[in-house]
Formats: sequence, structure tokens, C-alpha cells
Amino acid sequence: MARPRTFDEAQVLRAVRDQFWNKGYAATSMDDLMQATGLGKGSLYGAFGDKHQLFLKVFDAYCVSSVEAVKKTLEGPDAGALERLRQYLLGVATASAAPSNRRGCLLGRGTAELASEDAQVADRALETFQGLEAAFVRCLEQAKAHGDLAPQADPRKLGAMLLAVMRGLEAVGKAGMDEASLRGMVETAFEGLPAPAKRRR
Amino acid sequence: MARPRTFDEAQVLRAVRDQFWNKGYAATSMDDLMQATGLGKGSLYGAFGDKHQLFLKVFDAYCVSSVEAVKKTLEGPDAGALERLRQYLLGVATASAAPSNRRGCLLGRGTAELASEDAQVADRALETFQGLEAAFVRCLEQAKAHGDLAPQADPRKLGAMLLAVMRGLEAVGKAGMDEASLRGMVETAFEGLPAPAKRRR
DNA sequence: AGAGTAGTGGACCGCGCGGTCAATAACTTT
DNA sequence: AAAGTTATTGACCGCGCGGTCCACTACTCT
Repeated sequence: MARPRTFDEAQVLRAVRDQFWNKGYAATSMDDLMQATGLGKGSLYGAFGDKHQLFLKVFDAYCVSSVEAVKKTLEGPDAGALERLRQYLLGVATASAAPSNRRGCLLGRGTAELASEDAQVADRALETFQGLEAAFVRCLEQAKAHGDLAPQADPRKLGAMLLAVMRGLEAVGKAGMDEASLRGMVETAFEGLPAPAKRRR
Repeated sequence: MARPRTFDEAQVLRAVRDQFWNKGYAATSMDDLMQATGLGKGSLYGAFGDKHQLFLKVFDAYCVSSVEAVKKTLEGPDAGALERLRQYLLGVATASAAPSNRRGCLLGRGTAELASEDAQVADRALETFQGLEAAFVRCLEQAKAHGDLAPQADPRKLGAMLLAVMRGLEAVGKAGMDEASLRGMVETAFEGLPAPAKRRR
């Protein structure tokens, strides 16, 4: 029909995402985005709309892929479910403490900066948090079914609590807290999970 | 010696703090600050330096007073220590869920926006997190001494974990998660604390 | 080949940004 | 009362912001 695009949309969105991720929304200028993507302003506006729409687009994509990634990571048989979750959260702890990851996660950053004044961001973030929680809950249900949690354990409550711990990791990680402390938080939270009654010997 | 100031410094800093708190650092303009404080630009610059210094000043004050406030709130006899901590965190949960508090806490907001690129902010934030953690730990030590925690409980680890939960509350609260969920997270975390052995009857 | 259409790049717009400065005001000291 | 010092105001600066527009290009369709 007409002239085709010369850029790869996914690649451009990745570049945009990284900019917002590194500098935040307000501190990122359209010129930053032009430079990061290599596109002219007209192309960016033509293809994605203004700065706000562009942010929403990458934020959305980030949220979706985050939840998907977590679900995939936690997928597996009932047997190792609890340990999978534990390892996942320990990984988050390590990642949150890494100096290279000082920017934190886009979800946390975007939410902190914009959610209070941008309902769309808040909605998307809430949905994402609930998605993550749901993935945790499923994993905990598997663990319970397999007998790694006490019968009276409430996976929904535990999942919510672990979500809070996870978001907390990111928050304190951004301040530069050391890896051992962050991992310790995860370990301690897991030690508090209701263990099944010990088998008689 | 010379002309005295006509403004109350504490009051001005409070106004500045609220601006940064409501809109974030980058999104707050010097004009916003002029309007909020009622001062001219020259006065602001003369008294406090540039925007960044001004932010650091209010951020510092906020951090100091936050830690102080928590310490004061948690102060008291060994007897009610655990319950005081519980009530405090439940209060944080309720506050974090309140629509009027959607802006979150300045510590969280400032850290998320600036810590990755501003070492001073990161340092201050880390110090503050550690101060909060220390207050929790002290409270947990009291609780342990009073027998509200098991003898093998490690107050330092538990305090760190509760700090993570607390920061998590704020993070998910900003996305608009409901109060019941947030309070549930606190309850669940507390249910996981190592209880003392039940007394024989 | 010509017409039609969508993509591209960058010049351009007006505004509001962070920050400076000089004229003036309000005080203390001698 | 005069001199010295600091606070205050707001005009002013140059720049970089988000956003628009248009001449030009590269393609498809007839």
C-alpha cells in the first residue's frame, strides 16, 4: 500500500523501555528517545503517539512479560514447587542487590513515579502485582498438595505476604543494601511458612 | 547584622517537601516551589541553593524524622513490644492503602526516582532503612525477652524481613491494592514469627 | 509509468525550565 | 544619621523541552 517501516518495532520499544527504565519518565526527554532508537521525532510520534502513550506501551509490555516470565519460571511439578519459589525469590534478592541492577525494575519505578497521578499506570501495576501474587499462590498450592506446607497453610495469604517481601527487596535494593541481607529476608520469610508436622521416626 | 529573614525556614521546607512528595523530583519545577512556598526564586536560591540541594535537605529531614517517629512509636516496655510492632505495621498497611496517601512515602518515592543516579540519595536512604530495621530489631528483642517470641528467634533476621514487608506494603499500596490485602500481609508475616512453645496445661 | 499512500527526518514552534542578577528593602552597628 | 550587610523580588537569560509540520522518500496498485 505504501512505504513500509524501516525499523523493527520490538527493537525500538526495547530501546525506549530501557531509557525510561534507566532515567525514569519525567527525566527522559524525547531527544533521549530519538537518540536511543535512532528514529526521527516524526516516526516516533507517527508510530506510537506522544511520550505518555509511548510510556504506557512499554510499561504494559513490561508488565505482561514480567508476569509471564514468573509464571514460566515457577512452572513445574508439585514436588519442587516450594523450592522453585524459594530459588526464584532468592534470585530476585541477588538481582536487586546487583550494582548493575541499581535502576531496579521498571514496574517499581514507574509505579512509584506515576501511579499516584496516572490511573492507567496504577491499574496496570495493580493487575501486575495481582498476577505475580497469583503465580506465587499457585506455586504454594502445589507445595501444599505435595506436603511441603502444613495442611492449615493458606496459600493465598502466604502468596500475598511473599509479594510484599519481593517488592520490599526491590525497594531496599535500590538504596544499595547488600545481597546477603536481601537473601536473608527471603530465607527468613520462608522459615516462617507453616511447615508440615514432622514425621515420626 | 543585617536584614533578617521574613520566612519560617521549617515551614518553607515543609512546603517544599510536600511538593516533591506529591509530584516527584523531576516533575517539580522551581516555579512550583515558588508558588508552594510563597518565596521568590532569589530567596530560595539564596537560602538553600539549587533544586538538588533543596531536595537533599528535605529528603534528609524526612529520613531523620521518619526514623525518630518509628523509634518513638515502638518505644515502651517489653510486655507489649510485639503487639506494638504489629499495630505499627498494620497502621502502615492502612495508611499505604488510603487513597489520600496515594503519593506513598517520600523515602520510597525519592529512592525509586533518584537513588540509582544519585549516591547521596542512595546513601541517605540506605541509612534510613537500616535505622528502621534497627528499631524493629530492638522491638523484637524486647518481645523475645518477654517471651513473646521463641528462644531460638533471631530478632535481626526477623527485623530485616519485616522491613522488606513494610517497604513492600508501600510499593503495592501505591498501585491501589486494597487495605484488607495489605493488612493481611502484615498479619501473615506475624503469624510466621517463631512463637514460643505453648505452655503446658 | 503515474497516482496514491504511508514512513521518515529534521526544521521549527512557543513555552517553561533551572538558574542569575541587579535594584531595592530591612535590618545592625558605629 | 550614615555605613555596612543581608534578604527579597522579579525581570531576565539561554536552553532544551514536548510537540507539530512538511518536504521528501519508498513503496503498492492500477
